[in-house]
Amino acid sequence: MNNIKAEATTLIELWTKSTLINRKLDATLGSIHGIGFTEYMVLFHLSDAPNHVLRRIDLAHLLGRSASGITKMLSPMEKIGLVSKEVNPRDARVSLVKITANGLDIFKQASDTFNNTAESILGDIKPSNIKHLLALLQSMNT
Amino acid sequence: MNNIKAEATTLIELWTKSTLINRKLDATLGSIHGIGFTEYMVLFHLSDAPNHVLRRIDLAHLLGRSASGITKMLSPMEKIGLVSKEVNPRDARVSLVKITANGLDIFKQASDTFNNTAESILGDIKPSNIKHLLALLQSMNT
DNA sequence: TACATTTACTTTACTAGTGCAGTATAAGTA
DNA sequence: TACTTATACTGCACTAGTAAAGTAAATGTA
Repeated sequence: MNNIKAEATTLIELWTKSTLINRKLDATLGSIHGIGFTEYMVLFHLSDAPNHVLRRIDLAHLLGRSASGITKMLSPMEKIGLVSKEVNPRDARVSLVKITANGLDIFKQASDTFNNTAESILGDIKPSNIKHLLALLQSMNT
Repeated sequence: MNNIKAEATTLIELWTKSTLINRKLDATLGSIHGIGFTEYMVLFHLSDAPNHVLRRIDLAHLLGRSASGITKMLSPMEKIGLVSKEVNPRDARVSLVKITANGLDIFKQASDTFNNTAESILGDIKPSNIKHLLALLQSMNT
């Protein structure tokens, strides 16, 4: 026996499942739509943002990534035309990211795949418990 | 509005929280005990295994990592004496990993830190809901 | 027994991420 | 206004992981 408490055990299970889910989603989205899960999340946040635009630093916070990670990640996404770079006339330090029409299209297609995969992962859990799970996750202090 | 369903939304929240928890645990365990969260998980599984020994491939499955990832990861852990390499007399293909007395010691100390961090993350959730959360995570099809 | 297949592991070349240093701009203050 | 400090971003050197190819041993089967 070890002295790991219930809270820590739950975090370990969260980490383990998250690792496996990440691999599955990366493989699925990658083979069908040519984007990884992190790239999908970029499109998700941009499609959700007002005017489809975000500052790079805000994107970093939403994704839990560093500023330099965002720079690196967006560069190929700009090249293949999923997102575009915009300037902020009020603040020349800021470089805005906007999802393109093509990016929005890819996002919508990938969302179907994503919904199906999510269904296959959580399909055994009834809707009321899915909602409860979401609420519990949201109430974590991270 | 996007057309992301409740299951997919829950998976997104799971991924987001998991990313943030990972960063927090990496920083905390790293600064205090000099090990990352993945290394902590290696010690966790080894300390839990019969005789404190696991095959590298089983460790890979437990961690959701590739075989080559395990090879790379264990090499520095062997150098600093957290784990040791053992042979399997019954099967010469296999290279067993054993946690050392020192590794076990570091693991126990790190577990205190881990328990505290877990408490700070999940402290607002009552014990019965922590159990429910664990059960819901375990019932995912990954 | 012979040989094809499977399994366990390592090595290599690659991708995705980090922290830190550097640059440029903005904001606060004497 | 002048100057310090904070913010947004990029480039660089590094770490952690992957997949694919290669090696060696074990297993299945004709």
